[in-house]
Amino acid sequence: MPPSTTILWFRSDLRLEDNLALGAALATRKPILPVFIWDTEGQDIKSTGPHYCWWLKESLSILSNSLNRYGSKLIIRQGSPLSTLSNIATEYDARHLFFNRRYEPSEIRIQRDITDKFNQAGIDVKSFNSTLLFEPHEILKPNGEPYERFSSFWNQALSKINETCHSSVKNPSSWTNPENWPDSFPLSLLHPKINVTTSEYLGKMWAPGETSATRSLQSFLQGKLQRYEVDRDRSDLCGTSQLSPHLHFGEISPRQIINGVMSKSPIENGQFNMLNHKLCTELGWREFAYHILGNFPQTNKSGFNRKFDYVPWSDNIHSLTAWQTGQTGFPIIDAGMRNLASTGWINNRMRMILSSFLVKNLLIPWQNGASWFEKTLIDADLASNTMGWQWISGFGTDSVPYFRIFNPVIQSKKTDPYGVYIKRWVPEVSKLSYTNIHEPSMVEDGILRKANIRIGVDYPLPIIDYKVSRRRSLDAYKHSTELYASNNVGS
DNA sequence: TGAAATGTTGGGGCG
DNA sequence: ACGCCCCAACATTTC
Repeated sequence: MPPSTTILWFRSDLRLEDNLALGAALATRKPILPVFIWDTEGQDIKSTGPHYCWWLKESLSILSNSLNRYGSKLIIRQGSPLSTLSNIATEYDARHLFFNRRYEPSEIRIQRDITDKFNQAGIDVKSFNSTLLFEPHEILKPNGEPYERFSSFWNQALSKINETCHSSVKNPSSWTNPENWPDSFPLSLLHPKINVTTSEYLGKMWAPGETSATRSLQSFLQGKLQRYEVDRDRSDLCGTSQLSPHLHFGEISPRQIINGVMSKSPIENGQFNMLNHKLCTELGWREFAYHILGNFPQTNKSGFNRKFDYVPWSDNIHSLTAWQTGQTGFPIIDAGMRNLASTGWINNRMRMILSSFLVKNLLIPWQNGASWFEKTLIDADLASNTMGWQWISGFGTDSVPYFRIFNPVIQSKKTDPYGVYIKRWVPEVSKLSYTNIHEPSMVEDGILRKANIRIGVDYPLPIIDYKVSRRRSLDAYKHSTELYASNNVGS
């Protein structure tokens, strides 16, 4: 009779270090079956794009290699998690199922179903938090309600951060393996979506995997961390950590990042306390996004703030297409959209500029932009992506006022003062000087001729008049506020 | 984690 | 010398 086993279900936690579910699985001293399931019915698969799939495949193969070093294996399956795990549990006499929790509404349902079914079958199910500093229900106002403002949320969270950040589980030392292994899908035979050939940029730009994530963190801490606060808004300098894809796949935990930042000298970094460093604040926004999604799951679709439900949105499909393909005639917008399409990643500043342009200037609903980002971003967390779009469009809990509209030309000059970033992604205008490159349509004919650019032929005319679109947006939003107010009198 | 419009101030040119 | 106008430069308000 073969010994009973412990199933370790890997999800968006593709790492061995600081992985609480793994630690607990090892502690059972039973043979461990590490499983990853390509959920063919899940939200994750439906809404994600080729960049995401490329990274996932790389990361799975790296995780698989790491497990091999312990004589273990990553069992890869596709199908529904419930039936897949049930089958393995029955066949291999599993007594425990351990995993790290996820917080998307669809994943919560899946977790609940699995836990119920397994408990009924007398199998011990334990889940852990290895993805967040604080789970959505952990940070609440004194009256027990969730926070709706970032600053008060994060202040409260920071006061408890020592409790959550002290424990970092080290790499496993001993490992028990089964005598026989369940079948595993070779990655190359998995769902076709994961095996499509994608952009040439991905392999050059990214190195997925836990080791690479840790290395990226270390080199960021030694280099760009100090200038992060100023350089993170510069698209030409790559001043950000670029850790978001690693975080998204759980190759590194926020705990590890916070601990890394805390290990640096506050004085050298111009801080009194490294927790005030902007990088920590950005992790705070990630936490806040999960806090809001967890406590108000419906905001994923409809927005928290309903004041702008009456905005008369544009249904101009051409402007949406122009935005998606980087053909708007605004170089910084086109550069960002093309960069996103090619590499699956752009910095936060570019995300704000691009989304403000879509929602405020093109007057297209934020959901359209959010689903495009979800498909193209390599790092798209449902929570953070939704929060970003709601923040910029005014639908969020703690978002910008409706009249705050980014001017793409001014933003362009700030984020890319020398036009380096634009030249890289919009070669059509690369012969323009850094003073002219931000707004080609305003450049004198003679200069355009010398630079070999026929506006409207070689590079598109701006698809909207910025000033007009700004006015239109202000009127539309204001109109909606008034309608909302009059519809809600006395209710 | 805006930008534009409007208001105020102060220095210099000029009659 | 003086007041007036012009207009940067900066500050405040408004969207």
